[in-house]
Amino acid sequence: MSDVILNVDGRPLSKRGLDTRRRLLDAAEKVFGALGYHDASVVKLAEEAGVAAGTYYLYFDSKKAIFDELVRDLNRRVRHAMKEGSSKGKTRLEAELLGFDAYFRFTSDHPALYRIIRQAEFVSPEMLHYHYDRLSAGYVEALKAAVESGEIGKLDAEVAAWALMGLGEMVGMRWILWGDGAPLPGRVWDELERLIRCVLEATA
Amino acid sequence: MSDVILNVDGRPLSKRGLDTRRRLLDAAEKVFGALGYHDASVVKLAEEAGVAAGTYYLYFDSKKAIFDELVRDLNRRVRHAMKEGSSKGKTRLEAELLGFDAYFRFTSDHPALYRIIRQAEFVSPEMLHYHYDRLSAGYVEALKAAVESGEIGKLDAEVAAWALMGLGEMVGMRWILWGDGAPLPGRVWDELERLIRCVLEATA
DNA sequence: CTCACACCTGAATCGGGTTTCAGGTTGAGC
DNA sequence: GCTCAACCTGAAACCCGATTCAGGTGTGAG
Repeated sequence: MSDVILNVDGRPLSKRGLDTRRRLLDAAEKVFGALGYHDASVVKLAEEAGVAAGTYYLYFDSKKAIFDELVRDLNRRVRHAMKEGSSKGKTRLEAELLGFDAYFRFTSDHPALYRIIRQAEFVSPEMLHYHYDRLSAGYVEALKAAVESGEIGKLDAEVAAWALMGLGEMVGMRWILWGDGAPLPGRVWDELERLIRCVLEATA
Repeated sequence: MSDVILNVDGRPLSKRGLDTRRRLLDAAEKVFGALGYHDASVVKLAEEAGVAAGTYYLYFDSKKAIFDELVRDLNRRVRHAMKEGSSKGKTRLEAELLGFDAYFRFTSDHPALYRIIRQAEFVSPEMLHYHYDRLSAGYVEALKAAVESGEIGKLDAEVAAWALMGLGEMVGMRWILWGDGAPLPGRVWDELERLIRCVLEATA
């Protein structure tokens, strides 16, 4: 989990180096999110992080490298936020709703996540896969456990997980990303609750 | 619907011109789908269409112009395929399932649609919006009609439409796009059917 | 205080892409 | 079989960005 972080030559980073690396990652979230991968030059990333272009290559050995690292970073953080949120639920349904809530909150704070994942299609297909696989894995596990404990009806956990993921992504895009910065409108949340409830109330 | 198609100078195209334009659009689907917008140079598009680079600019006034036109083209075709499919259903549920089936079939035949829409995020945000808005509009209309006629329970048609769209998109990506070319596995289709059924069986 | 190592600089190299343009080709109608 | 509008050609002008490198700067351990 907390491996030592190395620079491109394989040397461990000092506190100063770690700080610069972090600034580059934050700059990448901001610049990739605003301009997209292709219009975001390494010079712009470096500028945003307050360093010269050459410095960038002390930390990442290509433009793509920071993109990949950024996906890993955001993926870790969104999963953490969702787990944190859903863990407070007493029932599976409650947990699911809290997970969605955390997801929307994260989306609102980090709209770049969407935009970056979209671009991964061509910039870094393996990271696109990585992102969705890791996100769905948590879902599948939780759903399977709930099915086995008998808390919810029999369902295909894998399919249901991907379906819920798609549902959340689309609703998040429509009402958070394309919204005016306000939280999810009440009527949207109500319908969402109904949908999630009926997905979990399998009986067949 | 069937407006006369003009070249960049505003002159109507002859049969020969229309053919070249169509070849360029088909080339764009193939090349943008395979390489992505940024790695697909105008020269490569032209080559694939069997014309010289200069010819391209007789039909589209920039690289982005053909991208936008391609989104419109694919959007029109996928909606047509879905409408065609769902129109054969006797009930709303049947229609919905047939619509999904048509959508998956289209995705299988035109995987480029996904990849192109993904890139639209930065290449052409307005076309991203256009695509999802048009796709959801058909859904909303059909759902509203079914609610009003009392065929299905009360639900928020707009939210349900976007949710279903997200669901289909994610399942399509996971099992069609990332699949081995086979149609949707039976167990996936079964769970999908259950999900769609319960979304439509609103009672609250 | 000073040495050594980690860190930083930014101009130059190198490759590649969009778009233009001056001129050649095709074919439908007469 | 001629004519002219519609089409097509492809090399070159022009612009931009990833990556490198030769040489400076900050700082903490002794």
